[in-house]
Amino acid sequence: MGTKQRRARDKAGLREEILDAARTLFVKEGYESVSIRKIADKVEYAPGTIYLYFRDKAEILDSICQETFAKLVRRMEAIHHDSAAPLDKLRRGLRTYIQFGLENPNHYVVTFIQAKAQLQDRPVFETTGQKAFACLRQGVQECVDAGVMVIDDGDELAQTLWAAIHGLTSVLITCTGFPFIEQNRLIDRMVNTLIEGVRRRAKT
Amino acid sequence: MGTKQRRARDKAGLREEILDAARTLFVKEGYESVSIRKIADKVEYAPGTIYLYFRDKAEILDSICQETFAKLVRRMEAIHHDSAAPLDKLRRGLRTYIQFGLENPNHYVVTFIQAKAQLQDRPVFETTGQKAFACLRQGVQECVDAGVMVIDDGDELAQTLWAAIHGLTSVLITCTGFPFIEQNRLIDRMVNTLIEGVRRRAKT
Amino acid sequence: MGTKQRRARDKAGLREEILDAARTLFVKEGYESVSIRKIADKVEYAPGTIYLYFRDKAEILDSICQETFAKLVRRMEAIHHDSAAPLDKLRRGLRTYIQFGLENPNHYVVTFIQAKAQLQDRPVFETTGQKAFACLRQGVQECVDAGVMVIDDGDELAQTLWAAIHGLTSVLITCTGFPFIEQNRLIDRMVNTLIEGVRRRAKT
Amino acid sequence: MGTKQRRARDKAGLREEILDAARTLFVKEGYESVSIRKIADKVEYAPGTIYLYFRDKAEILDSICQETFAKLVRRMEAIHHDSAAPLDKLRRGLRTYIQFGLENPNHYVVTFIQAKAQLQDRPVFETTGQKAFACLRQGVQECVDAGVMVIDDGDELAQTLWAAIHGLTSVLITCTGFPFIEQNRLIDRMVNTLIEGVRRRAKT
DNA sequence: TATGAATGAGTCTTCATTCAT
DNA sequence: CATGAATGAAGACTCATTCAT
Repeated sequence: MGTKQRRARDKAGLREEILDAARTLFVKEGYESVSIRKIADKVEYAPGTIYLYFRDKAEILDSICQETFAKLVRRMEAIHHDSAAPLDKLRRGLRTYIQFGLENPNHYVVTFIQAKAQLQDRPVFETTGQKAFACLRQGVQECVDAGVMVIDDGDELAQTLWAAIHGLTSVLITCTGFPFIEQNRLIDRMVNTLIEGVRRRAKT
Repeated sequence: MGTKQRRARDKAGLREEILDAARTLFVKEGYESVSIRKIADKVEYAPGTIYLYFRDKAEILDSICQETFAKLVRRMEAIHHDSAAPLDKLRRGLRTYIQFGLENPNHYVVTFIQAKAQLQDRPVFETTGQKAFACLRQGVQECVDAGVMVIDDGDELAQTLWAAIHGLTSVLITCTGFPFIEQNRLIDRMVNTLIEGVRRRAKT
Repeated sequence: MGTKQRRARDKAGLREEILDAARTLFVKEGYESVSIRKIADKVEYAPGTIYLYFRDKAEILDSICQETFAKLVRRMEAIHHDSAAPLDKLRRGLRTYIQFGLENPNHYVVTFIQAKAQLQDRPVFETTGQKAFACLRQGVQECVDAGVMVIDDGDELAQTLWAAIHGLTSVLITCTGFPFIEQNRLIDRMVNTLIEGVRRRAKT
Repeated sequence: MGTKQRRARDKAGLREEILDAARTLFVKEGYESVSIRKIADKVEYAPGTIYLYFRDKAEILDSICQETFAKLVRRMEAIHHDSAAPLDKLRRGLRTYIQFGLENPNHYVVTFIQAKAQLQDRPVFETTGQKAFACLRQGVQECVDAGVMVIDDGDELAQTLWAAIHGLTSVLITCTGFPFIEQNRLIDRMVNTLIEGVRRRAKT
C-alpha cells in the first residue's frame, strides 16, 4: 500500500520474480494449491498485478515449463558438440540430466511431475519438450551407430535410460524424508548400472 | 436422488465405495480439483455423509495410500516365499512392482506421485511406505548374500533399482501422449538392463 | 453468523425471498450492477447459499421473467372468457396490461426492459413471452372479425397497440422524475386515444 | 500499440472518438459490461488517457445523453419553424421522433433506456431532457390553440403521444427477435392511430 | 497530452466443513 | 446412519481509478 520504495530489483524483472515465486510455491504446495493471491503475496504485489504479466495461472505454469526445457536442452546440447567416445558422451549426458534436475529442482518438479497433470497436451510438451528428449535419443543413436550397444533399437534404449534417470531425479528431489545413501554415490551407481546394462559386452 | 433403493452392497461397503470413487477422481482430475461434493455425487450420498467415514479430505487420500502400500507389500512378499535363485527372484520382484503400478494406475499415481505434495510428512509414508521398500531391499540383500552382485551395499543397489523402476512405472502411466515402444518390450529392457548392470560378471 | 433464529418466513420460501430481493435490486440498480453478494446481503444469507437455489445469476433473471409472463398471461386470459363486446374487451385488455405493469413494476421493468438486453434469445421469451402477446393479438382479432376495426390486419393493429401501452407503462414506471399528470387520467387518455384511433368510424 | 502514427484527426477529436466508441459499446454490451479499458482499447489509447477527457465512467454516459438530447431537439425544432397546419406539423413531429430513434439507435437506447438505471436523478434529464419533450409539447399546444384537439389539456395529450411513440421506438430498436410487420407500415399505423385518436372529430 | 504500472475493491463461483434434524 | 441447508473463506479474475513519469 502507499508507494513504499519497493525492492531494488523492481522495474526490470517483476515477470521473473513472479516466475520464481510461482515455481517455488508450486513445488512446496502443488500447482492446484497455489493461488494467484499466494503468488502475489510472495512478490508483495496486488493480485491484479500478476495479470499484467500473465494471462492466467496456466500461462505461468506454461512459462516455467518453457524455461525448463530451454535450460535443459542448452545443457544437453553442450555435450553433443564434443568428440569423446559415444559411450562416454552418453554417460555424461545421463549425469548431466540428473544434475540439471538437482540444480533446478523446482523447475524439474513443476515441469516433469506436476505439469503432466495440467498441460499434458499443451504445445510446450509437444515441441520444446520433445526436443529435450531428442538430445538423449541422439546420444544413444551415436552409440548404436558405433556398434557398442547391446541392441540396435535406439528408441528402446533411450526410453529405458530416460525412464530410469527420471525416476532417480524425481525421488531424489521429492522423497525428502527417505533415507537415501550419499547422493553422488547413488547417482554414480545409477549411471554405471545403466551403462553396464546397456553396452555390448565382449564375447558375451 | 431422494433415497432410491440404493445399491445392494450398502451398509457394508460405503467406506470402500468412497475410496474407489475418490481414487478414480483424484487421478482423473487431481487431488485438489476433486471436491467432497464430487465424491459424494459419485457415490450418490450427501456430502455430509462422507464425514461419517473420514475426518477430512486428507484422510481419504491417506487411506488410499495405506491401501496401496498394503496391496503392494502383499504382492512383493509373495515372491519372497519362493525358493528360486535370488537373482531370479529379484528380477521377478522388479517386474512385479512395475506390473503392480500398471494394474493399479490410480493407486500408483495417487500414492506415489500426487500424495507427495499433500502428505509429504504424513506417517503413512514413514511406516507402511517404508515396509514396501523393505521388500525390495530384502530381495536385493539375498542376492548380495549369495555373492552375485557387483557390490555389497544393499541400500545402494536397492535404491538404484527402485528409482529406476519407479521412473518407468511413472512415465508409462502418466505420459500418455509419449510415443513409447511396445510396453512389454520396454519393461523387459528395463529389467534386463538393471539386472545386467547390477550383477557380478564372470572373471572379476 | 451463528445461528440466529432467522426470520419466521424461513424454511418455506427462501427461493421466493431471493427472487423478491433480486427483482427489487435489479430495478433499483440495473441487472448488471446487482451482484450475488448484494442479493445475499439483502436476504441475510451467505453468498454461497444463493447457489443452492439458482445455478447462476442469469437463472434468477430467467425465473423472474417466467414468473412475470405467467402472471400477466393469467390476467389477460381472464378477460378473454367474457362475453362483452369485442371492442370493450380490447379496451379492458389494454387497461389490464398497463395496470399489471403498475402493480408489478419490478416484474415489469426486469422482464420487459432489462431482460431484453440479457436474455433476448432465451427460450423464455420465445415461449411464455410470445404467449402473453398472443392474448392481446387475439383480442384484436375478435374486433377485426366483428368488423369494427379501421383495417383488417390484426398484426398491424396489435403491434401498434402493444407498442403504445408498453411505452406508457414503461415511462410511468421508470421516469419517476417526470411531471406526469394524474396517472389514471393519463391511462384513460391513452386507452381512449388508441381505441378511437383504431376503430372504424361511421360513414367516413 | 506503442505510438503508431495514430489517426489523423488526433488532437481535435479524441473526446468525440471516445464518445463514439463508448456509445457503440454501451449498446452492444450494456453500460455495466463496458469497461474503461475496452473503450480505451477501441480508440487505441491507454486507459488513463480517458480520464483526461472525462472525470469518470458516468460522465461519459452523461455526455452521450446530452449529445442525444441536443441532436433530438435540433431535429424537432426544425419542424417548428414551418407554417404548415398544426396537426400536420404534429404528425411530422411524431414521425420525426421515431425516425430519430431509428437513425440513432445507439444514442436512443443509451439515453432513453439504459441511462435510466444509472443516471436517474442526474441533472441532464431534468434540464436538456425536458427541453426535448418541450418541443413536442409545443407542437401539441399549437393544435390545441387551433381548436383541433379532442381535449384542451396539452400536457395530457403530449404525454400520451410521447409515451406511445417512445414505446414504438423502443421496441423497434430492442426487440430484434420479434416478428414485426414491415417497419414503415407500422410507423404509419402508429402515427395515424394517434392523430386520429387525438384530433377533434366533426360534429362530436 | 499521454502512458504504463499498480492497486484495492469487487465480480461470480466453488469448497470443505458443520449441524440440526 | 444420513441428509439438506447453510456458511465463511477462498478461488480466479476484472475493473475503475490513480499517479509518477
